[in-house]
Amino acid sequence: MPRTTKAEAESHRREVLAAAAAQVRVRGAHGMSVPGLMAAAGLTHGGFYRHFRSKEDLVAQACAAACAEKAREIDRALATSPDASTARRTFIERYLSEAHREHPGQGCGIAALAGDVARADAESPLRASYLDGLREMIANLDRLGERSEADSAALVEVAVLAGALMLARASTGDELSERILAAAREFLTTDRR
Amino acid sequence: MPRTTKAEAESHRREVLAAAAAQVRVRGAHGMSVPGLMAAAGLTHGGFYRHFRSKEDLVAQACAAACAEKAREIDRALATSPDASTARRTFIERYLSEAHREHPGQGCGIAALAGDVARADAESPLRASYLDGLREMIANLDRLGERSEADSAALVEVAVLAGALMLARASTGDELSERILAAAREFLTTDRR
DNA sequence: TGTACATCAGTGAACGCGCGTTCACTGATGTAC
DNA sequence: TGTACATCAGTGAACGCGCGTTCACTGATGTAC
Repeated sequence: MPRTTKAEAESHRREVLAAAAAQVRVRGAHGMSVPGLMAAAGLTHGGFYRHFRSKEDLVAQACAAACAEKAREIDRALATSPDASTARRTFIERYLSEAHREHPGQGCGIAALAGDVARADAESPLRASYLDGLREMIANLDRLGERSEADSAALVEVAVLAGALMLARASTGDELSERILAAAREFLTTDRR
Repeated sequence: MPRTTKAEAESHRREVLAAAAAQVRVRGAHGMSVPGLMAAAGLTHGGFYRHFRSKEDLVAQACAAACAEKAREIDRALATSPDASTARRTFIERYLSEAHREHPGQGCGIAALAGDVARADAESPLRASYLDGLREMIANLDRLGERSEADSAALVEVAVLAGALMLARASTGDELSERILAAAREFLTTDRR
């Protein structure tokens, strides 16, 4: 049944993008495939290029979508907590949880894609998307910590958060994985001032 | 010229492994290719399976080789420094340098391969190699910090080191990259006790 | 030490596979009148 | 509102490509006598 409604086509585009946002975090930029993503939306691969310029283009959009999801979560945490300090603790405990480690597809794009982005071309649209996402995450950590942007504490925090999560994922199945998460949680939630 | 000397064959094996240890860090486990690595040693691809059981096997060995390289560097730093504290500072400053960021092929395997390992099968030999390397790195950080293994400080340190390096690599070309490295350096080299 | 022969490191063609991308085609949608 | 027609979302075959792996083959090396 060719030529669907404009609204249906737009919905298909969103489905493919959502599938890509999950898959790119689980399998990586090279691990997700155009035929696979189209199939996930119930379509055949040929129509892909009506929606995206190229796979590279989709990967960049998927990275942006993944980061945007996370930012919305922080907004929600801030809105539902009595104060920023509580929101911060909740965020950190969720970020460094075994659940987050086990489910990269719904998790932090910064941690999931760091390796792929490090190997991407300097001009890759993925790099630009990722950089935006990283900046947003740092800005959100400053909000949670009630700090100004000039403070470099958020830079260390993001390194601990993403670093501990990535290392915990790489060592899943060994007790070391849980020890890394616990050590990072304790470090970040213990007031050192 | 088929059937070379046993010594030549062994030297070829080492060349391929060395090329793989560099390439796996630069391009990742999927980015490096059997024909490419054999060509790097001046050979054709067909002979690969006289030296390695499979590509997966080579990747695991390459990871182990990359981690062993790094461990030797720490031993050297400890041997040439007047005390552990100086060695620690030297190690951290090198680890979080722009030079290390620019040259993953000679750099830390833990940081370079975290993303690949996180996506590797639970039974993958790469995971086992990586876990050994990670444990060794943590043990070395304990030596540099003159701490016992029961201390969890090294777990936070390794997260900061690898996390900051990975994020700096993913943001290369932007000033944020240098700010992340600088913030992590300052954090790790400022005594907080 | 010399000879006969088995071993095996390295060659290069071939395999099946999945990939990203292109393209002629279909036919309902959307639009101009 | 009704009709004629252009648009274009989606199809599925096809493309060229590089991959990991296999295999029959070559001929110098290594070894048994």
